Amino acid sequence: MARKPVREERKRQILKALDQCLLEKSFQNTSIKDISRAAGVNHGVLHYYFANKEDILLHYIDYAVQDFKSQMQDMLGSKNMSDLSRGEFIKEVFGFVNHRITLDRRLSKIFVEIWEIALYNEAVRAKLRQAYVEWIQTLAGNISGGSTDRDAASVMSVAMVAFWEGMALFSTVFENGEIRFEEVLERFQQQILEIL
Amino acid sequence: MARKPVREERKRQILKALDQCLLEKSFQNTSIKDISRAAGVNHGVLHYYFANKEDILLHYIDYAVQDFKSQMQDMLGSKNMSDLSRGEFIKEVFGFVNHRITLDRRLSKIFVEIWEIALYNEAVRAKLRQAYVEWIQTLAGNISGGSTDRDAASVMSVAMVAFWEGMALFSTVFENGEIRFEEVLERFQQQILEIL
Amino acid sequence: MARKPVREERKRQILKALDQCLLEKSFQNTSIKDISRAAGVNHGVLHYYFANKEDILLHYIDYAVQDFKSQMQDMLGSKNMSDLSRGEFIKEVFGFVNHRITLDRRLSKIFVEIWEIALYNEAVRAKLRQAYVEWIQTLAGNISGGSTDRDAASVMSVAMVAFWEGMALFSTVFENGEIRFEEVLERFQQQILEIL
Amino acid sequence: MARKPVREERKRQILKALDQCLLEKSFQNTSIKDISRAAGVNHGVLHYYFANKEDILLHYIDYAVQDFKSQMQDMLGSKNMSDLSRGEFIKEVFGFVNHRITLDRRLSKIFVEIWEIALYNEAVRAKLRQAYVEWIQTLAGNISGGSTDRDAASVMSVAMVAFWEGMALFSTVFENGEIRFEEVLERFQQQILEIL
DNA sequence: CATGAATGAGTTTTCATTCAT
DNA sequence: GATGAATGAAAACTCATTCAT
Repeated sequence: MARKPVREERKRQILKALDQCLLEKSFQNTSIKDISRAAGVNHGVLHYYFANKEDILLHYIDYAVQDFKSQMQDMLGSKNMSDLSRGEFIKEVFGFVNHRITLDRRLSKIFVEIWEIALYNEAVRAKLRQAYVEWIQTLAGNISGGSTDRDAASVMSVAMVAFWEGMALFSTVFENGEIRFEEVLERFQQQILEIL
Repeated sequence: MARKPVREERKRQILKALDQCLLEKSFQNTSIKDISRAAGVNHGVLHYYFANKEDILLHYIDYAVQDFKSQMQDMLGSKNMSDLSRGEFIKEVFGFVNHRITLDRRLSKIFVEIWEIALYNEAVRAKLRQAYVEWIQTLAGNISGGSTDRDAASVMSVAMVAFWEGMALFSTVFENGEIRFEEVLERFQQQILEIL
Repeated sequence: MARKPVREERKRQILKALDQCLLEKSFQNTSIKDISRAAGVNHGVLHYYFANKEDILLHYIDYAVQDFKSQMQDMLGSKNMSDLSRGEFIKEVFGFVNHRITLDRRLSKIFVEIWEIALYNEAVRAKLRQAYVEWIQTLAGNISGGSTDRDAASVMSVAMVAFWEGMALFSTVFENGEIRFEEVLERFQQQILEIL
Repeated sequence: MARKPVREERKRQILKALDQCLLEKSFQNTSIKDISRAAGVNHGVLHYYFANKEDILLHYIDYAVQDFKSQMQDMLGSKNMSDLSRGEFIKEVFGFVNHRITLDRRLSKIFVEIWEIALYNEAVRAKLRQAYVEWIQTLAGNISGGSTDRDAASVMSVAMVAFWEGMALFSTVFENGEIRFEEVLERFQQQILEIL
């Protein structure tokens, strides 16, 4: 069960290189050679490990989504979390999403890029759909409880994720001075807390 | 003596053709020849009327934004609006945005496309920023009044537009069955109305 | 015999415009629209007065050569010239050629441009050949006399023109500091005078 | 293990192909496809080995200048040269330049082409300047000695090269019958020898 | 496995020229 | 005569992909 570390390692190296590249250019404008240069490998290698450019993208999305999920798991699973009251727990979640996700311009950029590709690419769209469904359900599971029934929690979660995505969108275009991100996020958070 | 509009007419024709094309392919993947084919003109014409491909895009964004604004103006300016109570007025605005904007997949698609281009193109980013600032301010102007002070209205407007954008994003990826768009929008609307 | 002044005037205006353009770009890189812009006329006009782009060039060469000849005639025909001794006369010619022709970077540039076109264009080559034959013969006629027989004068003239052309070539590439143009021309001049 | 030269070999092959092409068309009129056709390679190859068309030209100039220099070195370095008296040495140099350089129409053509490009291209101009400075200095070094001081030799060299270039220019336009090249070169040579 | 040479389809852009008004 | 809209051929360049070594 030696899990061919070389193979997986190389792939990861390439996906990380693409991640780097996306900070500068769109996926379309990023050439295979750009990625290989960033990865420090010969461009032929990319064709050896991946079927074609789209295949790289598809694996990259898995990688990015997985990264996102891990971060989320780490946060949700952190020891002290279990000791919190529901209100405090939700505050923690908000705090994390607000600052580590929504306002992380780098992450937002990459997700907008993926959203756009999904517009015209069914395979990408499927992956994105799956990721958001999971994210919304996880959230619903975490906020429901007590008075909040499952159905309301679900609707709520969709709204929350939509709002966060919208704010993430804004973060890629506006400077901090133009939109008072913190305030808006704060206000929204309070509102949600009151509802729950 | 009325032969002046040729130029403007042709430009419009080309921008409309691009609009068509964007339903099928990303701007990048839409070639000048694709656009010219859709417009039913020789490809040289596109270079006659526009400096280059980016210039077409920039004009297209103006066109799309203008179209959006016009729709909004029409709605806000409609006679019966002035007779409505504030609550009813806001309901009208919501209804319009929800169904004519947020859930208009075609429109959402185009805006996601523009958002993505803005990620790596300062000129496009500037146009987008400007459009959203105006849209947010218009909204703030319309919802403030009575107990709601200007500042709160501004924060509120940002949140609303962010939410709508997020929902628009979802509309490009999810089918109606997967996300209960109507319900979420409805719920959000009620919440806003309570706050105001 | 009203010599259609409009027609000739327009043509001249266009040729002057080309002259202007050649300071910035090669003939090849100068588009018909560039010329028309410089001439302040619609580009269609150029096709009305000239058969095609090459035709403009051919007429331009005549114009440039004619201009050169006129300058030369003016100089040679100037009153006081006839009163000079042969040595002084030749000095005058040298002075004129040195400063008004050879070291006139603008003129040199245009002639190098024409020389190059002549390389691959028989019609242009013919015009250039004709112009230089005339220029050499005129020179030979002016320096022969006394001890110098016609044959030697002819050989001499070729050498002189070749030298001047070479220096003109240099003037388009070197700055004054790099090559002591004045000194070289002076030295050559003395040598010629001694021979004659 | 000796497979390195592929790259250099290909580049040389391409530069030779350009050399061929320049006999028929100007550099501007020579398309990348023309060159690749002449080289017997796919046009993509040219973009693989050179950054762009100008890059090909710049390398071509180096190649042409180097070729010229090698010929000169070979001639100057030929064994028997060292045994010659200064007068005979200079005669040899003249003979070589006259027939192998100045009257080599192919070479002249190419240099006129380069001169013209230099008119509007600073990078090319720089290369040309450098080549001529070296050529003039080499010449000055070779003709100075004895009574001729360095300064006079320098001025002389400029004059000689200018003359040769002028004659080369003529060789591209005139047929042998029209200009008695041999005689003119001969006459000039004698004159120079007398001066030195 | 790795390398880099090679391919060729496809893209944007330029521009002389034509022609209807 | 003058205008500017339109055409279409041709150019430089990019790049994913293939493949021999």
